[in-house]
Amino acid sequence: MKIPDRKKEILRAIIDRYVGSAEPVGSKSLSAELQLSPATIRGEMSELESQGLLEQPHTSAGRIPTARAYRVYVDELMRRHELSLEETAQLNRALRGRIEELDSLIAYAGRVVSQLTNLPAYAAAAPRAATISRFELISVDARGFIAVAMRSNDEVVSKLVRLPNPIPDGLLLKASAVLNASFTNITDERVTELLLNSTARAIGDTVGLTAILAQFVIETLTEPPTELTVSGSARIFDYPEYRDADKARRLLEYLAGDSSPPTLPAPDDGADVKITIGPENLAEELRDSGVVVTRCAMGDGTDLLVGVVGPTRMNYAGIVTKLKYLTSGLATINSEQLTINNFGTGDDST
Amino acid sequence: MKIPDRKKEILRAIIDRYVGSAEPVGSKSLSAELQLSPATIRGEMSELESQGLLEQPHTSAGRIPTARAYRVYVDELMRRHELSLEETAQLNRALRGRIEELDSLIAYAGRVVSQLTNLPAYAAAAPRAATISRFELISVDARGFIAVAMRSNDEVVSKLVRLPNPIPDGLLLKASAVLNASFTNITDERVTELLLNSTARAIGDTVGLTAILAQFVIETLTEPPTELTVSGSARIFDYPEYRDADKARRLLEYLAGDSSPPTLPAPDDGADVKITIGPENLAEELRDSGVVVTRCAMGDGTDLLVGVVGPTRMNYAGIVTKLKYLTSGLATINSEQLTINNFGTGDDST
DNA sequence: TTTAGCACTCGGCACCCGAGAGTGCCAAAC
DNA sequence: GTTTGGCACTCTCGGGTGCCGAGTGCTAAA
Repeated sequence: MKIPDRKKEILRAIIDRYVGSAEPVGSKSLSAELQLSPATIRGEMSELESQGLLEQPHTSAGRIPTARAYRVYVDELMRRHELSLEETAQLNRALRGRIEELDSLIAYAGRVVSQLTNLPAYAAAAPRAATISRFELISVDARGFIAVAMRSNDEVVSKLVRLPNPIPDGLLLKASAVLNASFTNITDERVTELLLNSTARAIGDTVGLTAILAQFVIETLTEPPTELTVSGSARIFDYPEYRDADKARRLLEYLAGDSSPPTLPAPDDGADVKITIGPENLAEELRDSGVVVTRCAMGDGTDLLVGVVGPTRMNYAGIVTKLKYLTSGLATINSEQLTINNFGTGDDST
Repeated sequence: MKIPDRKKEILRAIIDRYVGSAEPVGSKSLSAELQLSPATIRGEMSELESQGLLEQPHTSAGRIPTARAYRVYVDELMRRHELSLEETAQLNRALRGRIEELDSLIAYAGRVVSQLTNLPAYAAAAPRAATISRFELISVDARGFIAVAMRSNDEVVSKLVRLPNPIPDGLLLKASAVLNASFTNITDERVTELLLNSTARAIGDTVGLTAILAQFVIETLTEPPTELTVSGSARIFDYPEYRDADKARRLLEYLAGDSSPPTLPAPDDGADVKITIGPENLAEELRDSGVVVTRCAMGDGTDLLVGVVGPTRMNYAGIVTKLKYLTSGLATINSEQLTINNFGTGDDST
């Protein structure tokens, strides 16, 4: 669809105004800004309406943009948004805040973004494929030992194991040798029944050690379902479109994920920002909301996803800018941290 | 305050009814149930009102109970609530669900309780005082090692550490010996500057190992701030008192803890259920809500807190019964699990 | 002491009406 | 041909009015 320049200007003006006010915008209020008489603008508006880009809540109200209009806006009309000095300062302050480990970084990024955009935000670590690079079994007492595994991404996982029967002398040592020989640097698909059986034989297992170690290996290799944190969901109350308790409820329930974890959009590999508007969203509950989400590579091979959810009329330009600034800052800080002080990045104690 | 029996009956009837309907109850609607004429009931009501137990939203509306009335109700009038067959079945089903580790158990308990009571629920592990019973330092490469500590409650904490400079031969061995000698079985208050200095000397630290190990010890001893999970907060929309978007917002924001973590009531040691009603709540945000919370001893010395938040007119009797049933069930299951299969209780990998 | 009756009060709801904002269309102006 | 001013029309929103019903307080009778 080719849209003449003047129509574009008008559409952009309507969207910019509606994003701020959430109220239908009429022709008269635009005439000053666009240097056109209301009548002219009305004419263009009614054409935009027949193209499905504007709609009227009722006769004799102004026009509001449709979801399609936002799509056009995001793809073609959006002006690059400049961060104000204050906003940059706020972002820098947030970035300088201590970031200690991945878990809390996820939640932290979500909180910062939510606060910055005044919208509900979600953050998650994208799944990562790790292998185990090192095993260690530490004897604790006759029946107990600590299993420690170091992941290829430098995370450490450990677990206390107690068996019903005493562990024969030397078994732990042998098991640890076999684990390091057979189970390091492989992905989880390669941990097969066959491998497990041969391991059991190699160890000479008489106390049921193999089954437990196998579980440990598999748990360690298969990342726990990507944890998702949602921050600031109460901020939707700032937007009149969620004044209706039912609408607010539906979105909040969805984000809280009490029944089923919410499936939120994520940028395709490569794309750095993904915007889905209204009906473009897969989830029924997001069909009248907009989502902006970005992906940010962390040093250790993990990707961080951060996004916001809000009314379709949200300030896409501003949000995109803020998200980009934040993720680029995070990436920088993260790489610095990796270089200068590695202590803490492998932490898994919380 | 001594209340005659008939007044008690009337108060109870009013509360029971109001809990269900959330609408002011009038004298006429009670006359059948209480075998008294409306006029009589009116007389009693007006006395209850002057005692501060009832109030009228406006002249010519029925009466509603005050927060004080709920206090009286909970302390003296509440009848033991019987769980329906269906409810017991639901609870048993929930309890039989797999409970794998403490972290997820906390969230799980919250979800179950929220679903069962149809109210927002919160769950947390009560702080525990642990000491470290065992240290192990595992060399990884020239500059890196894994620090492993086992807590007195059988949890294992581990961390990968990388130093800027290579670690001299034998230093790890020595450090581990000193740690085991000086830092096991002591509480965090006893980790003093003095102790740290003498440790540094004992190890002969030339690569800044001591500072990092000290940090590790302190982190391990001082439990991370008790994690709090809130489930089903969107359920407050089921209650007309939170229809007002502002009220809902205030409570939701508080529970989400985006600004500051919510301080929620917890039973005193010993008491198994604590109920705080309206103004009894310390938090400003809960002043027009009620909270019922219970404490449940887990096998490993930890306590689990589970509670619900709702309108002051909530069904205290039913909720108390459900909470008690659930916690007793949890305690049982937990102890079984500890006896039969210890694998996983020491997990700290998530 | 309880009950029936009665007058009174007040919130909620339906209804109406006028003001205001915005549109669509048409004819005149550029 | 495009733009503009004018005008009639439509529709929402807010305030005002009047009725209805629920519930009370009081009083006098049982």
